[in-house]
Amino acid sequence: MNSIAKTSKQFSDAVLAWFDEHGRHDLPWQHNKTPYRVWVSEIMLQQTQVTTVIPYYQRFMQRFPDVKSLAAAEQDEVLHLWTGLGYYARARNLHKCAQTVVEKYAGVFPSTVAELESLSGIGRSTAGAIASISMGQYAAILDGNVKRVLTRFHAVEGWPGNKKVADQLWDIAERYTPQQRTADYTQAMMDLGATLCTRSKPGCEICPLHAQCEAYAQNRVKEFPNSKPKKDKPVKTTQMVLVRHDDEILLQQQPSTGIWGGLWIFPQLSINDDALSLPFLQGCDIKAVYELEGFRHTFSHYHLDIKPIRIDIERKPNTINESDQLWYSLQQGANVGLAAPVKKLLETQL
DNA sequence: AACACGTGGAG
DNA sequence: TCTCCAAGTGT
Repeated sequence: MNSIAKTSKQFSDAVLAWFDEHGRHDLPWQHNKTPYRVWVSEIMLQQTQVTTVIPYYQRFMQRFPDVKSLAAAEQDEVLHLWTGLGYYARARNLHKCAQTVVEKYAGVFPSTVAELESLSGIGRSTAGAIASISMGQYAAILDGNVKRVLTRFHAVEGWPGNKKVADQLWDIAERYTPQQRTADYTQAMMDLGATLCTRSKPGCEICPLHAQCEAYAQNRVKEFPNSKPKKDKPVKTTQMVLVRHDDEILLQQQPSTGIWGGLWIFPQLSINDDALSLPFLQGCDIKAVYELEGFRHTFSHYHLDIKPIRIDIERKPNTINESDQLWYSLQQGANVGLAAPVKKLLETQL
């Protein structure tokens, strides 16, 4: 780390002064900053942009205004409200965490970072955000915004996903976090990273830190943070079978772990199987079969080439009544989580 | 430590 | 189209 850095007070004062003038103060979760509301926002915002989160947050808060209502909900309904947001383990952990808070903490979020961090889905940075923003405690965060600001300010080399780099950044983050106005400082760093110290087109000229920013001095701002080592994504294929009976489509629930855990998707076949060999279609009168247009769905770690096929049947097979299967009414919908490509096919192909 | 885990927007 | 990646956590 370079040694030209201001004292930590000078750093935080500059950030806070900028925040008072230019920070965001009207995001939905910036009003009525209770631990519950801040917690939900922080979970939704993990790896997800503000503009994406806002409508989800509004719907979620309307349906679940407090931790007790969330704890009492069916997981299907929680996942329903999460449909399209991705990283569904966040929703499952959120639900589990709510139940823990109700059962173990009488519905009141614990007030130490250590206790917060012990809850499902709350890691070090989210714990710090909840403790500082909603409780006014001294606690540091290290989210993507802070990583971007700090790697640039100190020209920190190495990918921040690397533990050694992250540890170094945590040290810096804790050093710069002030004892006073910690809540504002936390929000200020996120605002600075989100609106000024952005990945592309950073506003260095009007940044309150540029005079001491090492990356700026070296004209290397765009190099930081160093990018993740590149890796080729494998391509997987699947055939999704849209079994239609009148207004209803057959869905199956995914196992609780793994991709789309707990969500409902169409029955799948490996690409070369004979669709008509589906066991639950034995004895059904097949009215029509349509090959639908294939498309690629890309995850963070692999591509999935989806070949949808639609099979209309005369009457429902009576073999289908397992708890992990349901007939989805196109008219009425259902209070369950749907994987994005499933939702897309339901809306466009049926 | 490295990988699993989603999705949609930007360039 | 394709790549990169946006308020991370769990294993």
